[in-house]
Amino acid sequence: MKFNIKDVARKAGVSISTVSRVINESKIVKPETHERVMKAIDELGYKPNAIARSLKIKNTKTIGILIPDISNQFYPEVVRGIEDIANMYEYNIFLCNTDQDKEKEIQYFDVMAEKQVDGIVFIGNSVSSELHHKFKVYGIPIMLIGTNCEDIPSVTIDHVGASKAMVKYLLKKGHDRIGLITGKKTDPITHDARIQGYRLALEEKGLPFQEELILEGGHRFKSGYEGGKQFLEMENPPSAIFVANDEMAIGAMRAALEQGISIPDEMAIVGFDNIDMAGKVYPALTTVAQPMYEMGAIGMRVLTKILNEESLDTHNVVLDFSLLERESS
Amino acid sequence: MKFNIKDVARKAGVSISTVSRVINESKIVKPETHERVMKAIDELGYKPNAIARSLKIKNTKTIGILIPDISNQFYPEVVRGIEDIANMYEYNIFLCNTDQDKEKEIQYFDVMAEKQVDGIVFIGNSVSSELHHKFKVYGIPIMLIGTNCEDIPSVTIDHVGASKAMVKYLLKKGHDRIGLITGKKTDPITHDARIQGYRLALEEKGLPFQEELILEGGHRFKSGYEGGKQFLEMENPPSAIFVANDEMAIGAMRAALEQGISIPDEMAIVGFDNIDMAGKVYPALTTVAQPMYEMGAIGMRVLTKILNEESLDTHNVVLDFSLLERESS
DNA sequence: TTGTAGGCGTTATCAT
DNA sequence: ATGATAACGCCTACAA
Repeated sequence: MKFNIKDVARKAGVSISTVSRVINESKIVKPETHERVMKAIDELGYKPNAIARSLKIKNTKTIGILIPDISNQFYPEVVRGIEDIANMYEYNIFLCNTDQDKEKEIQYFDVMAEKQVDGIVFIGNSVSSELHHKFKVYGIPIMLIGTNCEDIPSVTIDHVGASKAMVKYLLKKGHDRIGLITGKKTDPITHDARIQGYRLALEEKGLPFQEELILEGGHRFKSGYEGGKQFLEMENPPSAIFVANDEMAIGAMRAALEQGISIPDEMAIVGFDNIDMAGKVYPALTTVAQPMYEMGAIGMRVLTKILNEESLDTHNVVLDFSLLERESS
Repeated sequence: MKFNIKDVARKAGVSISTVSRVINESKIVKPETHERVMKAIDELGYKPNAIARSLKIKNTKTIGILIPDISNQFYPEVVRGIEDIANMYEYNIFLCNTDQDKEKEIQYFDVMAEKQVDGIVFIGNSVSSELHHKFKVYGIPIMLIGTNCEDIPSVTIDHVGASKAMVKYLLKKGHDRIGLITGKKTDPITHDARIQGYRLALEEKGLPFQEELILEGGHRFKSGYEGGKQFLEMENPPSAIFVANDEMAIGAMRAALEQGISIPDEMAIVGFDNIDMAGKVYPALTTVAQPMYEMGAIGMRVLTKILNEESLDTHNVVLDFSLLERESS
């Protein structure tokens, strides 16, 4: 049922080298021999064994993606971007869900290395020092998406700037008491960067930074819902809430809606990311759009350049974010 | 920088077979030799080459997933299910987005075959005859998720039954004029099966089937929105709309909400699938839950059994759906 | 318990 | 233009 190059050679009455040549489209094979070989290939239904090939030529046309959780709304879009470009360059992708767990990250990295992937795309909010060490010690090209880390190539957006822009927008809308629901405090992006941007915008306007207006959330709907409720229960609630990601923002929206509070008239709520859902809820969510598909696509594109040893303009590309004003503010 | 088994052998002063034995945990190696070898492995930072290994032992501990589109809300959850189980059995997964395009399906299938995957999980609403032919001709184990096709192992739900159950539920709620927005008419699941279930429920109650209450949608938000609008504009609109999937249902909800129609009081809207978003929109969507994670997980589990040549109870497992009554009905 | 050697299916170098 | 043949890095009889 399964044939190899030898079988084809025998059937076509040529040597395996010749078969190899026609498979790899070397020009130096006589048209009629070429035809004979092709015929044998068809008749046998022969498919070259990519594993054997990889062993010999030392690349696998395969890249590994380390991602926190594909079932988290944010990531499928970037994976799609990666896959589209990868496919264009004839790479296949190994998908690995790390759950942001250091152990799993390391473990998957090792497996990917053993499976001889040509490159790795790492997505996550920070790279642990142990992982960073592995990155350096193995020669395998890495691309970071969503974070940066010293000298490793990356594609990101300016998170502090984006956060600041959103708060400035809210300020301009006349809100001067703005609540902020952050991500977990261990997260440099959805916690640190959001707060920093928030603080910067306030400072620029000469407004005080008030601890009571900052709530730590998780990253999921439920914690947004709870954060929203908590704000609503304050004696002097903010007139606008900036939530560190869309999923939580939608949770916060529900908290308001359930209490019959109208959005945006009585309370403005804005998010971050622009996940697919953000534009589909009612009222549609005002948010900062991260170009997720592009981050994946461009990240992969840069990686192919590295793999081909083409020269790069920058190793760290920073993409533009955009502020999407919709109905919730 | 990169060492092989030979380097380790030399460093440890043993033969490569011995090194191989310690890597593969054969019991028959003397503890002190074992230790010497381990030390050499550590010092060199040696990692076995899985490609070479695969070539020899003829399996790759790798499976391919052919899926329509990872950025479509329905799929990430099932992929996660697959990956979790795959990981448990030490398989890695190749992710391939087919966009339900026959060409791409074939093309990816070929690549997966060449890369010697141990098995394939196919997700999609139908398998083309050409693909089916390939499935049969190559010896590689296939698992279908979401459809079935003759003798190929599969995991599905009873779509007709589920559709019927939903319509019966609506009927019992007192709706006797129920609109239906289907998927594309080429789709056996979101079109044919939904209609059939709908028809069955009506028949059971002795109600007439009215063409004007059936609208063909795409699968996306926008077509749900348009379908919803179309129903709303009828002189005698239905009092409930059953939409073939959640994303479209949420679109239909928006159409109603925009016109100030209250859900469910003036119009009930229900969906199908129970994507993540369904429970988070406001009002939360009543829907038929497909156990997406389980479909992936169980599908992968069955596949591992096939790969291990364990005996199977059934090749075609049918999972239970459940009717989730929330706020939109 | 350990070592030798052949082979997995290719590609690539060297002859012819 | 084509054919032998030696790798690629590993596993596994079989031998010692």
